[in-house]
Amino acid sequence: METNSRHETRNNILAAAKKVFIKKGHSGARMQEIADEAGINKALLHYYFSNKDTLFEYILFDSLKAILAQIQPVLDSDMDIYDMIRAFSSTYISFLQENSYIPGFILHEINQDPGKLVDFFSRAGIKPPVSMFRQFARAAGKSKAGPYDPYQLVLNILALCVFPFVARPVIQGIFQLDDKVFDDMIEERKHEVPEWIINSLKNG
Amino acid sequence: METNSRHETRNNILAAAKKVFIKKGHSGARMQEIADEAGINKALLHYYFSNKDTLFEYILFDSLKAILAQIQPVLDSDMDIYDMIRAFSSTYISFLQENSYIPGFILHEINQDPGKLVDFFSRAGIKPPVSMFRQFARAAGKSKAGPYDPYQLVLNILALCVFPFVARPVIQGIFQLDDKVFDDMIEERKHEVPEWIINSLKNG
DNA sequence: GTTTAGTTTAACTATCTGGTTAAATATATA
DNA sequence: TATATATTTAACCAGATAGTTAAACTAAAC
Repeated sequence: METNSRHETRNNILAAAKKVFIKKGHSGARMQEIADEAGINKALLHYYFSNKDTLFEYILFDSLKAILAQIQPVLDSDMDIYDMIRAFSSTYISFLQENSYIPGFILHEINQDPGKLVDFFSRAGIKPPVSMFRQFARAAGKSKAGPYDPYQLVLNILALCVFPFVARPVIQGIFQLDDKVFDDMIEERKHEVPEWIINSLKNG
Repeated sequence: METNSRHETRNNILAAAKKVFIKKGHSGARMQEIADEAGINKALLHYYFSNKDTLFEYILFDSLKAILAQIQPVLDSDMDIYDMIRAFSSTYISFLQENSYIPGFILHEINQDPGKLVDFFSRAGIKPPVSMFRQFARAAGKSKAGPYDPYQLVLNILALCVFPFVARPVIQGIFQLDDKVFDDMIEERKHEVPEWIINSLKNG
């Protein structure tokens, strides 16, 4: 038997829970599997986290925080819109390469229960980054874009960055692409996505 | 008590199962809920479909078939690449408007078990539409596109068409957009998506 | 009106799963 | 060494869930 500090064990559990919840989702995850993944038993797991929902909410909110944290710094900078799009795409895709399952996890769980997103913004003390997007939108409006709804623009950037990760197995299965080829495609997208977006802006 | 033909009841069950599975996913769906939705009882449900997995697979394969069926006719036509992109986007988004939850369902379930996609292509007697995409790819290659990897092109078109549907509640929650505004955005995308793509092709 | 096909009722089984408990055991710290 | 903390063991409970069964019932077809 190995004894660790409360802190270590707690983190150990959180890491295991993150892995299992993100892969299997709330309804697919099993407390026993989380305990196994953490290398402990169910009794100890429940000693640290009294129930599944509490643990789940922690992981979901944590994932949301992580994903929003990636957006903030780019939008806080004073780059022009083109450089902003370039910086965002590259940063975001890099983050997703290290956290491939997070987007699918969040999209699925918020689809199951959109109220959780409201809870997140209220309980976690985080506000919807509306102003942040407004800032982006204003910059987009000032560009040579012509009539390009700024919300559509942001949606397009997100779509091009995120979709390959949520659709990966489907795309690979249909296109018959192996892992390496797909990884290379994603790597390329770090600089291609912003260029596609910028090109589509120019002739709007 | 109402008595119907085997055929009617079977279809009734399939419609109910589709609704429940697509909304809740395999692990979230309950046979009792499907029975309720169909207005019958569990005994009769199991009389028609002996177990959950059989029923689930039917719905999943059916959804995959429906989604692939939307692509085929466009690619079978003899339009040039630009018109093909226009026709595809419009057709596909219209289909998704009527079947909003299908993409999220498929992406989530295939992520859970990519083997199901292999099963689909082999057991359902359907081949991966590789040639179909090759055809599309060849057309893209012949355009003024410059160095635009055809797989990236198809991935981009799919991303711009599908992503708004899988990310809807997240996007609405973050952007604080109400249903009508979001519906209007999607409606616009039927003609905007192809123009964005074509602009990005022309300015390559 | 008898038969047949479709449906319900209601009870039941087995298994899974989240969660609990109390006592035993190991490790670190004082 | 004594004590506090961390962890395991192993049994257990309660509720949910997939799936079964046999008998009763209803409506349509013959």
